Amino acid sequence: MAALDLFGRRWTLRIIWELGNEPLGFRLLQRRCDGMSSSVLQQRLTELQEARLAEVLRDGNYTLTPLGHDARESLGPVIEWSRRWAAELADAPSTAAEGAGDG
Amino acid sequence: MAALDLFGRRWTLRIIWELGNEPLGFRLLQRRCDGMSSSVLQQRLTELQEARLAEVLRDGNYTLTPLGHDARESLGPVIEWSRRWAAELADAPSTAAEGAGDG
DNA sequence: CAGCAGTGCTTCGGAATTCGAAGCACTCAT
DNA sequence: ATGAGTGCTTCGAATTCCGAAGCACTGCTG
Repeated sequence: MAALDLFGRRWTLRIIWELGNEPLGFRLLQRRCDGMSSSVLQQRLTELQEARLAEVLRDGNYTLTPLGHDARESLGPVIEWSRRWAAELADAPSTAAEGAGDG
Repeated sequence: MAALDLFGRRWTLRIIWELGNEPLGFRLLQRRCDGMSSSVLQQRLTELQEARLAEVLRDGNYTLTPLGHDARESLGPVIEWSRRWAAELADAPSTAAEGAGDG
């Protein structure tokens, strides 16, 4: 449950996802995350490091630890699901409440 | 990315997980989620229904839609990962212990 | 050395979200 | 009528998030 709590913080999932693609510097990572607040990014980065999911490279860039990459991969199915979800919403914008499609 | 944003709200992941186990009533679901705030639970339940992930049964209980169950299943790997993560943290509690020689 | 730009990180006031307790209308069993 | 439980709502306060500004440091240019 602690994991759901950790991931249930704004931007955490997104940061892990972005960092999983490639090591990123602070400011660049910030841009990748829709220009999220730097104060919160710093906060998340610290939490991620304490959780052993992220670490700082010699060159200063942020990256995922092996455990972090593991977490990122576990997010794969969630991303795949999100595509089906987006398709569902596009297919049935907001008319599910009325009438039974079956009959 | 919208999915990561939706899930990046406090309790959302937890609610989906708990609801995936079995249909639950409002108050019972609240207890399952560590007694989270009722106002926020109501908020999340509404969001989840709008996102077509949850719905209300004839008997009044809340449950996951097929799409919701799909999402719940996509969370499986994340849950499995969290176990490895917990094991890692238990194996290497903190960096502080390494340098702390005195005491 | 001086100027410009970019980086990681911090501070701070205001806005948004979450919390937590209380309460309302309703149902079921006594 | 009474006691207990349910879904849901309201509201003040605590916490988190936002967003802009700034600091110390580095690389490039002249």
